[in-house]
Amino acid sequence: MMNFAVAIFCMKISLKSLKKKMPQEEKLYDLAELFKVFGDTTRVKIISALFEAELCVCDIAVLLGMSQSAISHQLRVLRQARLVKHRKEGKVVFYSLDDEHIKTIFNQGLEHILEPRGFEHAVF
Amino acid sequence: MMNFAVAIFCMKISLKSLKKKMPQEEKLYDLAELFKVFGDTTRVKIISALFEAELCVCDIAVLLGMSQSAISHQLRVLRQARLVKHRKEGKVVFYSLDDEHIKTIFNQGLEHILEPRGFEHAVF
DNA sequence: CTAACATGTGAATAATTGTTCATATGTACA
DNA sequence: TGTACATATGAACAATTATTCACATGTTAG
Repeated sequence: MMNFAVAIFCMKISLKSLKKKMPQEEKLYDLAELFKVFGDTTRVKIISALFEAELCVCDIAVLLGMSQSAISHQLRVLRQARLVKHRKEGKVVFYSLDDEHIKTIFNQGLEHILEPRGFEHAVF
Repeated sequence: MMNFAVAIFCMKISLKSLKKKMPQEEKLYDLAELFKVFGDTTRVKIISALFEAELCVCDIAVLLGMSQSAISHQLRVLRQARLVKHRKEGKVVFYSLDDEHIKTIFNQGLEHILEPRGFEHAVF
């Protein structure tokens, strides 16, 4: 009975210290917000296209076979998350990737999905 | 007039070759699905906790102050995306991170949000 | 100035996603 | 075998998010 109580006590302590080690709540929230931006097929396609070249809105729209409006809305999301930067040339706005983290995140993600599955994940 | 037509012709060609360079549509879809999994505060918190230690469902629930059911649902999502693996010990199920990509993705994401903002992003 | 074009954006709708509640499954132990 | 506990899951509801449509803004060329 005493051991049980002690165990509970210790668990509480260790969960508390674990919580301290974790990044602040706010940072984790921002991190989720960042990944949410990566978590949409249209935006992933845009990012993937910008890996290869700087592109204007209308080219991206043609490339993905989507409306200019839809692309523009998504580019705003990407801009706000600082995943892309833009450069205006006359009436045309060119977009490109903002920094190296994006490439790393994207490539690590690709590696993860291309990784062969272990037995514990097999469906049979 | 001719130059214009040639320019259009070239643009079509280059967009076409750009499309060829991009990963297959299906891979980009899977990639977005993967990032979607990272794109939720609860799941990010779970991942962050598992960075530090292997944990059982009830510990995670206590740690995050959420219901066992909510955590279990989210762990299933993480399992299906192969972000976590699990190990059963009696009636307790312990979860831990599955591979290194996850740590890299998580850390690159953190670096991105902690990065100081350039002028072009200033609000002013 | 006006017409034509590229892009941005608010509002509405459609689609997706997270949490809760109730309950099921499976294990341990008396 | 029955009770207690840990975890999983289906269905419903609530919340969030993407796309479309209509229109606004801003730029270039005539």
